[in-house]
Amino acid sequence: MTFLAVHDALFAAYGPQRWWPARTPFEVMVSAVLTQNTAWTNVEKAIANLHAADAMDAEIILHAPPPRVAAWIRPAGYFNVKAKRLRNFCAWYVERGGGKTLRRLDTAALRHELLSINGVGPETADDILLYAFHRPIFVIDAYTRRLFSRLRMAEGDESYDTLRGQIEASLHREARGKRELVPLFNEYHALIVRHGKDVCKPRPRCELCCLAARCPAA
DNA sequence: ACCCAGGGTCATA
DNA sequence: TATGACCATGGG
Repeated sequence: MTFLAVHDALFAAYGPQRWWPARTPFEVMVSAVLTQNTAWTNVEKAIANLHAADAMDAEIILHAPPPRVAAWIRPAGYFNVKAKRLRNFCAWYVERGGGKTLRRLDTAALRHELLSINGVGPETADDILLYAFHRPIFVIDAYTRRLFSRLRMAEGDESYDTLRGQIEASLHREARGKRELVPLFNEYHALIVRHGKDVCKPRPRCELCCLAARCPAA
C-alpha cells in the first residue's frame, strides 16, 4: 500500500475538503494558532469575533490590549495563552514586513523563522507553510500518526520531522510527474483529519475498511 | 458527569 | 530525552 493509494482511497470516500477555510492567508495563520488542540467550530466563533471587531489585522492585534484580544478569541479556549501567541506571531509578521516580503523566503528559511516564534510549534508552522504559503510540506498531526501507525506504514513514535521526511520522500517518488505536490499535500492532510473524526470505533485497527460498504462497523 | 478537540511551553528528573 | 502539568471553551 502506497501513501498515494491511501490518499486516493480517502479522496474517493470523502471528496474534496477545500482547506484551509479562511478568507486570506493571514487569516489562515491566525486560525492555525487558534486551532491548537481546539475544535474547529470554536475557532470559527473566535474568527467571527475578530471580523466583527474589524481586527483581522496584524497591526491591530499587535497594538490592542492583550485582555481585549483574549476577549475576542475567548471561544477558542486557552485564550490567555493564545492571546500571547497571536501577539508574538503578529510582532514577527509586522517586523518581517508582512506576507509580501515573507513570500520571497525559501521554505527552509521560512520554516525556521516560524519555529522561532514562541507559541508556534511544528504542526502550526507546517499548517502555515502549506495552507498560507503554499509550500510542499506534509503536515503531521495525531490523526496522521494514528492512521499510518495502524496501517503499519509508520512506527508511530518517530520524531515529527522524521515522519514528515519519510512521508514527503515517499510521496515525491510516488507522485513525481503525475501530481502537483502542493494540492496533493493540501488535500491529504484535510482528508486525514476528516477521516480521523469518524473512523470506525468498534474495529479501529482496520482503519480503511470503514471506507468499504462491507465494513461491519459501517 | 466525562471526554475530546485541526498543540505548545515549561519545569522537572 | 522524556514525561507531566498546565492552559479553557464548547459539543457529544
